[in-house]
Amino acid sequence: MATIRDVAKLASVGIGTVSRVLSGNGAVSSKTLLKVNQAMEALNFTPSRAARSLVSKKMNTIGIWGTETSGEINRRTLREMETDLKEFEIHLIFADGDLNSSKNPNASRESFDRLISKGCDGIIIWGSDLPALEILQIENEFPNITLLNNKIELIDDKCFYFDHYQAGYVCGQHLIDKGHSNIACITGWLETDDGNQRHQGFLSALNDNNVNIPEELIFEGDYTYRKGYEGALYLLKQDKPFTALFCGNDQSAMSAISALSINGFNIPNDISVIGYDDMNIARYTSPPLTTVRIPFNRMAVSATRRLLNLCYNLELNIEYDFPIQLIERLSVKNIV
Amino acid sequence: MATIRDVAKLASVGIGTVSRVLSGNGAVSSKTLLKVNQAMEALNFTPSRAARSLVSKKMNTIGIWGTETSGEINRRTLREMETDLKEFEIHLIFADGDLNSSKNPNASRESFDRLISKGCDGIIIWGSDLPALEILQIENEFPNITLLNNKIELIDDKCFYFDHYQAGYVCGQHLIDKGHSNIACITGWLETDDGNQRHQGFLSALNDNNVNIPEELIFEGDYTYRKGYEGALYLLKQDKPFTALFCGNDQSAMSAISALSINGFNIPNDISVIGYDDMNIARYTSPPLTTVRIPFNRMAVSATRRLLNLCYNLELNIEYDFPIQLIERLSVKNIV
DNA sequence: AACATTATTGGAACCGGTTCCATTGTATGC
DNA sequence: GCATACAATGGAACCGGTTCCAATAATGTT
Repeated sequence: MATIRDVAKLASVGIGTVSRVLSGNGAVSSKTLLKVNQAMEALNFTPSRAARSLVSKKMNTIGIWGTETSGEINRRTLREMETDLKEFEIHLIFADGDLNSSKNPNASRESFDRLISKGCDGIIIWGSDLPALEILQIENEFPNITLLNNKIELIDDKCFYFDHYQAGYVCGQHLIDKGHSNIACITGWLETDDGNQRHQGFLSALNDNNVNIPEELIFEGDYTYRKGYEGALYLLKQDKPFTALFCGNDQSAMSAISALSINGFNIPNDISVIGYDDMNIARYTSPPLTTVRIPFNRMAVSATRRLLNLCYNLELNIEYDFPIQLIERLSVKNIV
Repeated sequence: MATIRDVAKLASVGIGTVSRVLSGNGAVSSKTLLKVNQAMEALNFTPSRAARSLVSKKMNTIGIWGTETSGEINRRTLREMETDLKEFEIHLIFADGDLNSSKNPNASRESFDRLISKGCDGIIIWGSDLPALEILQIENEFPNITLLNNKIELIDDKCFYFDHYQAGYVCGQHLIDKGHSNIACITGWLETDDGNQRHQGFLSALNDNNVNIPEELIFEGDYTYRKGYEGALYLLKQDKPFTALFCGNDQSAMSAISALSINGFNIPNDISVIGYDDMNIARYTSPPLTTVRIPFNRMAVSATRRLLNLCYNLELNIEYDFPIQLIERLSVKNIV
């Protein structure tokens, strides 16, 4: 592998000159520029990442921490971030694993440091697994973080999130608009902020419309297929008829639909179902799923770019507003 | 960030000694060892990845090239690889993008080189997008590659793949064993090797049992939900009744089931459906999906470890045999 | 033509590890 | 007690870039 000194020798210039050509700043005469470029071409020269990192103290790598990557939505989002980072020649690595606040709460700050030194210039913290206080502490000592799907007032410019409350409200309102008043619900994962908020928003919509939802028709899920399925079975057993079901995400909506179908209920004639996320498959389920679409990708890219700005003194454009959108398909029936 | 020289000074030893402690090879007296360890602890020392890479000429990073990473199966697999690599402190990056043989066939070798120098010690080539000849050329100049889901005789020890033919055969045989003889099929993506092979295996099973499948009942899909849906509609229009349907993967099976259901067919009473992959949701569809489970994760980990052996002179255990498994659920009905 | 400015250029020093050789200390054999 | 072998140690040189300053060339000014 050719080095900068090889190039300098071949082009009969000093290494400083080659470096200037590489970086593009510093004056270089057009004659010299040509010579150097030819030499680089001839030697098939590529600068060493390691050498650059050593002096710049930048690893050109950012980490992502805290999320499940098994769900389709998150996968799609990750993919988008990866694609976006390619342009900047920044690598994305999964930084979780060591850092497990639930196992050893005191160790998390330390392990965060270790994580950084292991090779990330910055970290995207996805979700709200870490307590806000702890995140603030981290941010104080290590400012190169952004938060995805989490909101902390004091560092709002580093936070990228949706108004899940509003989205939940929209779902509830939609069911009511369609004439439903006996409504059940399989919540998302209530230990996460977003799961909680979409649930609160949903409840508020019912409340604002004087629709009552009995305790028995609220099943606490966790976004998984499994809980969606179990939740539907549970709700059926409560002996409290309902005509509509709000699910915390599409995954649980789909498995809930399966459970209901298997038990002889027709969707949407007997029970309407509304999901949340707009997965790829949502338009191909039977019936096609009414749901709420969330521009996760745009949000994730903004979180990523904000981090790049922080880490590498760039000034990429970012956005903070991510409006959600109700997607009406056929799983909710109008019964007015 | 503390350096090795800081540690050496604090421990009153030479930098060589610290280095010896770090690497663990070279004699160090127990007294010295203790001193050095204490100093490292006190300074919260972590060796610099960049400096190490510079001298070792290893980036401790491997790349993965050539696959879609948006599907659930592939993502699950990637996740598994990342987890496995964590132990060895190796990063996994997505190396595709530049390298696009279809766009610019001549450039692919060159860009492969550039890719390597950009920071991968080795590359996992996933799938069969690149012609075998080209892969052999690459392998010749740059031996640090392994192939995932692709088979090239000459470098069989670097190839990790399933017998998709056999798996397809098992699916076909299963439908026949259950008494079906009017069978339709929505193929996988026939431009890929594995899509093609599972289809051939399926056809052979029918053939070996003297079951005929008319051209009209073979719909060429591409693994997407969309084609599964369209395929089912297409098959229904052919006016050739069938009692069983084999789909190239679970995704298309699921959307095909939706399309069939929406058109009034009950699964499995009217039409049996068998999928391929065993996605997470397969057990929660309605009805739960009979499918073929493929130990993708184990295969991927072996491909990864084989690459580690190549890149870093390790001797990790690897396996080459990955038996597939028929998962019987409720979407195939016995009609004998 | 003499001098002041500014544009180019070369290369030493440095980043933080590893490698390797020279040196010192310690144990063993006779 | 002395030679020999080997364990333990220190540190210069190096990996391949970037930074920065001194040196030189080119250009403008009077």
